[in-house]
Amino acid sequence: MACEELFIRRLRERGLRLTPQREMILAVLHEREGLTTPEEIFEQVRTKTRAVDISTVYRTLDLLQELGIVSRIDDPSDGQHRYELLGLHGPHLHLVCRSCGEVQGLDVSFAEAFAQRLEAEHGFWADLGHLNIEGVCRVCMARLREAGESL
Amino acid sequence: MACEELFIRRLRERGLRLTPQREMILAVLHEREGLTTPEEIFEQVRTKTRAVDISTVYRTLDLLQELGIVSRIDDPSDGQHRYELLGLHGPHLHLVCRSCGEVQGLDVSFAEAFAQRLEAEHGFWADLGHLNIEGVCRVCMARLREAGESL
DNA sequence: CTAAATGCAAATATTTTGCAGGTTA
DNA sequence: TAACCTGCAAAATATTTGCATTTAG
Repeated sequence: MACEELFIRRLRERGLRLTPQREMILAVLHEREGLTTPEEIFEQVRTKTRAVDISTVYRTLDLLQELGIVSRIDDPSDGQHRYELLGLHGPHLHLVCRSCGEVQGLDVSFAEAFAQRLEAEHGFWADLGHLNIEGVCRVCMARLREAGESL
Repeated sequence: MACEELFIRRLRERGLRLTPQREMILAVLHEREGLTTPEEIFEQVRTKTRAVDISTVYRTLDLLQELGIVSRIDDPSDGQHRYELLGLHGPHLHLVCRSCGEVQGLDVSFAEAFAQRLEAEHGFWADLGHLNIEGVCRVCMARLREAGESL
């Protein structure tokens, strides 16, 4: 598990420790593979052991984020915080459908040209790995269009 | 105040009412002109009258959003919800500096080409009026670069 | 052995809700 | 006057913190 080795290395660099709790939380993030809330992670870990507290989940997620192992995405529709492992697919931006809630990942390279214009014209360096774009997905778009036409 | 007239019209269309509380909350949004948290609005209104409750602020902001008069922006760094009057400048996207917290407005037209690519290649309609881009602003970028060089 | 990490419980912050009474159109 | 709106207080949610104890290295 390359991801865990990275985790251990980063921990060691800072004199921090690998605990069973941290291991399990990371494992759950692996299993889920997608966006996961702290609460979901907590419940999942709980199915395996009683020996984890929700506060440890929050503390570990903060840590993982600091170490650049996970990324936090704030869902604008329900206001929930979700975390996602960066290791597997690298950073990517998200297309969040306001209608069905689906989140679609997209490689950052897609927005690279746009980011370059932002930097050139506004001096702003955009962190595309945290970019969340709200809108309406293909499926819902079609559905809405149909509904509109049938009026 | 064109904005208030719009508000009244939209209210009437739905059989809703203009109350002093709603008027004051809208007025505060006007004064501020920028991104404002529910708490800030509440405090501001309180300086004028005792007769407003925080729950009314939340209810009114929800309403104003539904009527398309304000837009909610979720600040990713502090997790706070901020509201902003749409009427004055029309929808725009935001560049949020992770370092200093500054928020810079930008006309949606800047991202139009990008949005078109999203739609053409991924069938996703992006709501640019709610787009929040995290990153580092020009000023902080320069500061960070200097700091990096002086190491 | 000792600094770091955890569980627990309590605190904090934010937002929502039920309801009785007041107000707008 | 009738539906709407409000204040109040309490609840629900989400997250953080202090501290005594445990544990990884």
